[in-house]
Amino acid sequence: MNARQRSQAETRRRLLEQGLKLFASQGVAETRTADIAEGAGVAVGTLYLHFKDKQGLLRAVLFEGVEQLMAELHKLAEEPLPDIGEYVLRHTELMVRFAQTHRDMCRVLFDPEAVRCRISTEITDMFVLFQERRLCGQAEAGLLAPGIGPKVAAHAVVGLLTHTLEWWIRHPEEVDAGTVISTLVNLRLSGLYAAGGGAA
Amino acid sequence: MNARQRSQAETRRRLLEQGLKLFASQGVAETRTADIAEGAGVAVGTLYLHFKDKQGLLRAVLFEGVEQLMAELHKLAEEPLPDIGEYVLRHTELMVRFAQTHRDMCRVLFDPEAVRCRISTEITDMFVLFQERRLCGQAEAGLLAPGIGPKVAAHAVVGLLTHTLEWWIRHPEEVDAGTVISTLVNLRLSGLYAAGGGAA
Amino acid sequence: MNARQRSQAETRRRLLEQGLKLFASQGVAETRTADIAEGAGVAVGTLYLHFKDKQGLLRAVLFEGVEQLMAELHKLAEEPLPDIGEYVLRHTELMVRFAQTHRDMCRVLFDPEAVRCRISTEITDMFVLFQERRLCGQAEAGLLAPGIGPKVAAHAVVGLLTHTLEWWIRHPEEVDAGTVISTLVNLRLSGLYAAGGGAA
Amino acid sequence: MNARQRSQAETRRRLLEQGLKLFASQGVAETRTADIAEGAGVAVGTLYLHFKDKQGLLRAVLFEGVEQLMAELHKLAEEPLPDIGEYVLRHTELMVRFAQTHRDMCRVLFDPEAVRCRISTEITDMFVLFQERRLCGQAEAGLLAPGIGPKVAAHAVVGLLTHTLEWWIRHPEEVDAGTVISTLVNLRLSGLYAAGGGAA
DNA sequence: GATGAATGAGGATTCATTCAT
DNA sequence: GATGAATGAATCCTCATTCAT
Repeated sequence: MNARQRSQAETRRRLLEQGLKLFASQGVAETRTADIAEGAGVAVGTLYLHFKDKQGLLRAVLFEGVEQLMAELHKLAEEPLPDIGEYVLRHTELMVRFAQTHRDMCRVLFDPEAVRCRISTEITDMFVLFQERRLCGQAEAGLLAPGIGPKVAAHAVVGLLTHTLEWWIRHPEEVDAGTVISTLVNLRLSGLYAAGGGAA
Repeated sequence: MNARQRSQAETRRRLLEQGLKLFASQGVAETRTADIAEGAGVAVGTLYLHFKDKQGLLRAVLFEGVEQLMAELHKLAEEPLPDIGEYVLRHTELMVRFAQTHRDMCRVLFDPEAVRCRISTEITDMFVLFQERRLCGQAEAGLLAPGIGPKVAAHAVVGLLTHTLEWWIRHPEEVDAGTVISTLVNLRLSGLYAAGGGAA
Repeated sequence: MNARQRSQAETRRRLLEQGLKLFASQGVAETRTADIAEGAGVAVGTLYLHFKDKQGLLRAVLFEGVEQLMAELHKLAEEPLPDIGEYVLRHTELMVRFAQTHRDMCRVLFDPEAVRCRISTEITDMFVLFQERRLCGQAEAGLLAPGIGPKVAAHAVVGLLTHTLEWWIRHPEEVDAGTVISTLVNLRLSGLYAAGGGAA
Repeated sequence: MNARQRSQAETRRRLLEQGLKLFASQGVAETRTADIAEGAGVAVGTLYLHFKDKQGLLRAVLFEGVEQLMAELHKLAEEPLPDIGEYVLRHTELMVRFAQTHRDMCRVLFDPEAVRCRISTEITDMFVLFQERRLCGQAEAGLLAPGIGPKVAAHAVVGLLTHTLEWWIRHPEEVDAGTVISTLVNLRLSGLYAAGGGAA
């Protein structure tokens, strides 16, 4: 029993692993379920024993991958921090480091197929919801600048992070992680411009 | 001759119009070329006299639609403005108003199929390039805050705009245009937080 | 135009012809759409231009084949005949001759696949309805024997005809057409037994 | 040992029971072997310890069900009866009552899948053979009406019974058992029409 | 005996594009 | 110029059956 279960879990793991690898390297639509199964050393049918269908595998690859990131985000949110600046820094670092160490995952997350079947959206919506909650809290505490709507801001923050990271993982040679982080942190904290906001 | 040319231009216009309408309402992948042709009152073959292929039609729909926006952006860029704040405000307004009045176009721009065949990317890259040029100029003029990399910032700005607008055109009831604009402008100019950047 | 339409009709005819031939010889489920198309000298896609799907072709093969029989049945029904015996004779002959000259059609009609997708039932139901109408008329005219329910009788008559013919077209050597006809006619008119009904 | 055998027989019984239930309610082709096993409270593999394959289970369900009917038919055949009419009445009643009390069994008997793998045919052929023997005997005794071929008649009788019952078990509300019986009996004994056979 | 994870062949269908009329 | 019938490659998924445990 236990041996059987262990072997089953191992099979599942290998399918997820191959799925991630092939989805990232060839694109989701271009990856055949048969190739994933072959790469995992099992028959096609086995894939369908572990996942409802190709999309089910894609979901599992992404959700189980992002799970860890979400856990860290929640941990960070509960940590007592001296100020907002510190939090924004840590949050941005977390996202950038994750993208850096999970490049395949990010490629798959932004794959047109993941977009098409709304999985990308579901995941970015998780980030948005997360931001929105925090920003609403800050709004109530009077910490947000006047003119900032928390809902819009949540989308804007997620957009600036994801769009930048999507570009950066495809062109990592263009700029180093430090610049990415400092630019995003500064933008979030004090905008792009010198002299405290919208200089002449 | 002239009449023939006029009728031809009219046919092309009807194909673009139907393409936009159907692409936006059903999605690009779900729209059959035959349906577009039928909606435009011509045979399928005729569509291929005006456009290389389905993707060609999609490109035309998007590029010709965005052309006007790009023209306005360039005009704005050349206008003498009192300060950066004024520019950012006008720029953001331009984008938001465009999304508001061209909802179908935006839907198509963010359609998975447009993503898949890199047309979305091409267009957002135009926005990025545009931002990048301006930000590099500002960087040289010492106007950017320390820690801001112009390249990264360009992507971040485009990401925050597009991601927010993509959400907003699908959920226009959630927040009004004024809030969208003021949030995005403030974020770009001075970040999200009160008290001049990254308060306690 | 006209030539185009003629060629299209010809294509459709060849598909129906091949469909009937292959369905009858190999069975419906065992026949590949690709084989039908090939046999008709066209590409697979062309089959789907003329018929919704494989089942659509099967329906067309059967319904268009049975159409002629139904027409003859209706003609017979409107003909003035001296007595019921004459009608039953002519009706039975019609069915038996049809089975004899359209053996392929009958094979397909009783194919498990035609059963599965209810096409067989639809067609036998046409026969049943036809019988039912006639028998109800005869019932009102007091022509039916006491104890005969027209609805039940309609099903019984169709059952005895179809089941017998289904067997006979598969084993034509077992008995000649004359015996089939005389047996079925006598059964319908006066039952199986000598001496006017249920002798000792 | 005895206990083990009993438990094994019990398992087999539960598999047959579930098979009948699911085959009848969802159709044979739509029923998964895994569901039957689950319903019987055993693993899939166990099903294959009791039956060669799915078709083997289907055969067992049908043959074991029809066994009792066949036994009763044989008993009836050996009973001394005053006349043919009495026999036809008793025979028809037997069939109708069986259909009435074994509706599930009949549904499965006429299931396309049972048709496809010739099990239906095998069983109706048993009925036909049974009829044929009796009718041949009656033919030799000069009891059949002139023009009646015993072989054809056997098929006709089975056809009229099965087709009528197949319809009736699906539409039991349309007509009561008495009408079904009297119609079938009268048809077999003296045809459908009043005035002793083929009136004007 | 019982289990249940693994197997893997097999085929209908779509739809952008073409080119003879 | 316009037409629209014909093309045909390409792939996901099912599920009865097995056999190592």
